[in-house]
Amino acid sequence: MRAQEINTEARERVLAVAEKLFAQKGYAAVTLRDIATEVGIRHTSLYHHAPGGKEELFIEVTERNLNHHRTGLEQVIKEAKPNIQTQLYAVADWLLSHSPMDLVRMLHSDLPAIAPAQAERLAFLALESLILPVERMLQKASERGEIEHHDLGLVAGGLVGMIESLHAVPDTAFEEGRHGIELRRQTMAYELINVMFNGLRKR
Amino acid sequence: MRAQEINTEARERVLAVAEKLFAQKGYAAVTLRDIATEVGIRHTSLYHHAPGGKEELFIEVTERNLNHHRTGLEQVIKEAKPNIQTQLYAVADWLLSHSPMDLVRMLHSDLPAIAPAQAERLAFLALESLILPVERMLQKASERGEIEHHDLGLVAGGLVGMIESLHAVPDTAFEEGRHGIELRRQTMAYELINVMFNGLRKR
DNA sequence: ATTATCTATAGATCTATAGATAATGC
DNA sequence: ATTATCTATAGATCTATAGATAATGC
Repeated sequence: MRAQEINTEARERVLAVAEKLFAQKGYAAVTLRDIATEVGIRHTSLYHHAPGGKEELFIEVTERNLNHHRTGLEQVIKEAKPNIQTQLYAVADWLLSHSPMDLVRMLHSDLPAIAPAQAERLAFLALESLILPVERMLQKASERGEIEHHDLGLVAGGLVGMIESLHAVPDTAFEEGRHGIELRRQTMAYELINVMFNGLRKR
Repeated sequence: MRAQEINTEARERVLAVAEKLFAQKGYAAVTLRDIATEVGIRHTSLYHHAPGGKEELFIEVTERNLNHHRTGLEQVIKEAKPNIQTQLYAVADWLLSHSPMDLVRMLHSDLPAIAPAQAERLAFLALESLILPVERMLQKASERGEIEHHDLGLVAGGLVGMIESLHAVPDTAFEEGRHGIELRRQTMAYELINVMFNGLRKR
């Protein structure tokens, strides 16, 4: 078995840190030293776990991260009441409890820096993992007669983009510490979902 | 007069390229060489126009970019019919005709890499330039009785985030070339604004 | 004299490789 | 023997400085 295919605890620690840092800061802003320092090892030791170096490490953990989001979103949607508003709340909870998935940065900055074939694959996986689960959820809600007819892929993308943008809300806006921030973002997400659901227009 | 305070054509070309690249890719992903190559000079010549180096250059052009968005948004809002939907279309047109303003990337990746005092200033300027103009527009629409009462700062942030996320729509989704892409994004933005305005809910 | 470029160069940082060391498991 | 780390080191790239060169304007 080659090193690439092994999955040990030590390797898992490396991948977890790399996944978090690349998601938070992007490909160019994270150095192998950053990752190694947070893991608590020398940066040269990373090559034992990821012989392909930085690019391969980025691809592996980004793929992992996207798949994690896909299964996670599908799970929380399935477990929520079959009611579109409740399900949207569940999606918001999931997205806000993880590092922001910045699709704009990924497409304009991260992916152009790696091999084109891999970039294309990750771009496709990103849509499939973040947008499609929400789109299918909306599709079923539409079949249940809960929502109007629209381009649901577009609406799903807009909802996800809107919720993810809450990660940009500065921490200084609240004084309750980390837990309080997440709660506040959740409240904001719920309100935005309500506006999206009921409409901004006065009737 | 110091070099920093001069504003010549040659300097303007440097700033314009730096502004575009930093906005597109972020602080870490753009090297001084990238900027110089696109301008058509050697990278060492950049220090003539920006003696403070990369960090100062980033701060100057990001500030410029944000101010440009503030005045631009205020302008297109003012020139649009005093009708919230028309004004939102104008905001979408403006945002989609410029490089994406990725607030999540800016706050999580770009700003932590520069001096804290400057980072704080740019974070504040970003909200003031991208969100506040839209919030004030919504406020007036609320006074005209066009929209329901909500946290309008939140709604403004949600709308801007939703529209900006359209920059992540992959070019391969359309076959009409660059012009067609922008048209298509505009159509998508208008539809999302309509959904936001009328509500997703079936009545 | 001012402005805008260049070449030459220094020093720091980054990715990557080779090979040694130590601990664990058969 | 396998796994996980380390040290030493190479080479590339990046930011930055010093000083030369050339063109323009007074």
